Amino acid sequence: MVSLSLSILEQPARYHRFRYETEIAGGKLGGLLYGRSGSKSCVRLTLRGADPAVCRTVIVIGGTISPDGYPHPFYMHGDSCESGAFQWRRDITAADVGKEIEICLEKVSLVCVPHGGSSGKLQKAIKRREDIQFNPFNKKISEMKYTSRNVRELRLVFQAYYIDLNGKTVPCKGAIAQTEVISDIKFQTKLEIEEAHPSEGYVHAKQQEMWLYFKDALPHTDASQYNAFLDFEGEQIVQCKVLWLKKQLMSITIPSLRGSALPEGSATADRIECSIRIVDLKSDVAAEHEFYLSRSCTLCNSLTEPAHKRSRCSPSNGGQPETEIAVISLPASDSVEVKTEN
Amino acid sequence: MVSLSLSILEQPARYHRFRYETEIAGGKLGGLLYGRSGSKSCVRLTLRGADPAVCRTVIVIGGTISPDGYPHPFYMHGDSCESGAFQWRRDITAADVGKEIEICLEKVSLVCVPHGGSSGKLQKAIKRREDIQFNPFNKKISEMKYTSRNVRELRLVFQAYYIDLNGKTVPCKGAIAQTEVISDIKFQTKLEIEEAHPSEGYVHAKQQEMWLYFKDALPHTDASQYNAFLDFEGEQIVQCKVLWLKKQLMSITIPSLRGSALPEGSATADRIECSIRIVDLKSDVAAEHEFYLSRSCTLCNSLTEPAHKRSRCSPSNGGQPETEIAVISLPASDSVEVKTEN
DNA sequence: CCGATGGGAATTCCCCCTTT
DNA sequence: AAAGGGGGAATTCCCATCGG
Repeated sequence: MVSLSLSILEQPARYHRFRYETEIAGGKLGGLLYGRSGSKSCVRLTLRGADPAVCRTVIVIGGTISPDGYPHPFYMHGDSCESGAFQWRRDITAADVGKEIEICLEKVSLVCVPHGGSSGKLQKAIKRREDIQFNPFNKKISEMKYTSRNVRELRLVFQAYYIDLNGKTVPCKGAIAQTEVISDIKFQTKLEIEEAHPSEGYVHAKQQEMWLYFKDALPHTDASQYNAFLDFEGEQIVQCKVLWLKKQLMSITIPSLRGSALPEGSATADRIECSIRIVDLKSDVAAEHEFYLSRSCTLCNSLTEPAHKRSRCSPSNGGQPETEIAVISLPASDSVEVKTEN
Repeated sequence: MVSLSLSILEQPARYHRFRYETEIAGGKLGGLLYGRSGSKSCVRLTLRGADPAVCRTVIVIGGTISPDGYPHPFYMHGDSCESGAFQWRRDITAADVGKEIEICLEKVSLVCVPHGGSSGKLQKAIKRREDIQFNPFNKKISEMKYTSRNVRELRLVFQAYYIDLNGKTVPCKGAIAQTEVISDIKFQTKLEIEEAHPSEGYVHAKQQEMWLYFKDALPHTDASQYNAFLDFEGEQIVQCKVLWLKKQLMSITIPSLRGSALPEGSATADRIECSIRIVDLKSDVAAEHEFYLSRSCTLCNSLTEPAHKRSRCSPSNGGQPETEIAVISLPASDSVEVKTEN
C-alpha cells in the first residue's frame, strides 16, 4: 500500500512579479519565484511515505491553478520545468524509508501571458494549459472566466505520482498540496512618504496644514480611507485630519497642540521629535515620516508662547491637567477633544 | 491649358489625439481633426484655376506623409474618406471660373496603428498605405524607418487631379499642398500648478520653501530646466530658486524679501497679492499660480517687522533705496542681489 | 560579460463625462 | 441616447543597475 503524502514546507512569496514571455526569451529566467521566508529562499515541499517496497520512483508535478482550483494560463518555467509545469522525479531507495524528502523549486519562474487586448494570447495560453492535462482538482478550465482582475492571482498545486513495481505510473490521490495565493506584485499596497512640507512645525501654532508627498500613487483616492497621526514618544498620539488627496500627495491638518501635554523628555529640547503616521485603513499598511515641532515660530522666530522649561497650558484650554498618555482626536471639526487612555 | 492650384487655407491643429482602430469601431469617429483657428474649425484648402473649358471634374486626394514627405502609416477616416485617404470631387461649371473653391475636411479623423510590440501591425499599415499609391512626392516608403519616436508626427498632403474633356483622369503636378506637422498630443508640454503650499507667505520671512503640485507629470526631471518667479504688480519680479523636482512636485525657495521694494498699491493692504510663475525653459511654456504675502506671520500671527503704512527696509539690507522696478535674482546661493531695470 | 531585478516609460485601451 | 473628447488605468516592454 502506497501512502505518499505531500505538503507545502515553505509557501511562496505573497506577491510576485510575473514576467512575460518576451522578457525571458533567450535562455533568460527572470521573475524567479521565491519562498516566503526570505530574499532568495525558495518554495519547498515535503514528501513523506516513499517506500521502495511498493514504488520505484516518485514523480511530483506542479502547475498553476486559480485560487478556486481551475487550471491557470500562467505557467512555470526554469529548472525542472517542462511544458509549463514543474516536474520532479526521484528514484526511491531503502534509505528513504521513513524519511522526509524535501523538494525545492530553485530557479523556477512564473510566466504570464498578455491577457488584455484582442490578441487572443490568453485563449491560446488557456488551451495550452488544458493540453498539459495536469488538473488535480479536476475542474474544467472552460468553466473558469479569466479576466484581467482575477488572472493575476494564482496558486501552485503539486501532486505526487509513483511508478509501481510493474513500471506503471500511478497518481496518488491523497498526495496533493496547494500553496497559498500568489498575487501580482502590483496588487501590493505601497505607502511611503517621500517628503513632508514643512519639515518642521511650530508647537504653538493654531493649526498647521502639511503636505505629504508619497513615493507612489496613493492606493485610494478617498480621504476617508486613511487616518493620520502625529506620534510622540511616550505613546502620545495626536490625530490629524486628512484634508484631501491628489495622485501622489496628501494634505493633512495638525490640530492646535496648545494645551496638550507634550512629552516630558523633550521639555528642554529646542524642538520636539515626533513622527507623522498615515494608515491605509483598508490594507492596514502604514507610512511613517519623522517630524519636528519647534518651540519658536519657524517662520518669524518669535516666541509668542513662553518657551521656558515647561510651557504651561494655554488658557484657551482651561488648563487641563497633563496626563501620561493622551489621545487628541480631531473629529471633523476644528475643535480639539482630549481623551485619556486608562 | 489646365492650371489648377491648391493651397492650405487653414492649417490643422498642431497637436492631435490619434485614435486607434479599436476606438473607432462601430461607425464611430473620434479623434476628429480640427483646424488651427478654433475649437471646432476644420482644415481647409483653397482650389484655384478650375475651368470647365478644359476639365469637367476636379478631384482632390489627401493622405498622410511623414514630415519628410514619405507616405505615412496612419490614415484618414470619416466623411469623404476612402481606403484611408481623403477623396473630394466636384464637377466644374461655368460659375466656377475665376473663383476660389474651398474644400473643408469635416468629420475627418486621423487613425493611428499600434507601432510598438511585435504585432506587426505597423508593417501591415505601411503595406496598406503603400497600396493606396498616393505618393505626390514620390518617396519610397520602404526607405523610411518608422519608429515609435517619429511615427507620431505627420503632415497631410493634398493633390488635385482633373478629368479632362476626354474623360481621362490627369494629376496636376503643380497642384500639391502639404500642411504643417501634426504631432501627437502627448508631445504637448503641459505645465499647470494645481496647488501650492503654503497658500500664503510671510512678507518678512527670511526664506520660504514652497511646494508646487502640478496637474501632470513635469516635462523634465532636472531642476535647471525651469525658472521660478514671484511676480508682483508693477512689474516687480523676484527670482526664486528651484530646489528639486519630483514627478509631479516642485520645491522652490522664495528668497528673503526684506529690503525689497514692494508694490506701492498694496502697501496698505493686509496682504500683498502676487503670483508664482514657473517657466519651462525648453518649451517656454509657463504656469502661474496666485499667491499672497501676509504682513503678519502666518504661523504665529506676530508682527516682528513694523506693519505700518510702508515698511522700512530691514537694516540687514543696508537700507537700499526703493526702486520702481526691481528684479531680485537669487543665483545659486542664499544671497540676494537687487538689480534695477532702467 | 551575462543574467536577474526593479523601475518606469511607452503603448494600448477602457470608460466616464459632456455635448448634441 | 449616442457620439466624441478626455482622463487615466491596464498592459507590455525597455533599460539602467546590480551582483555574480
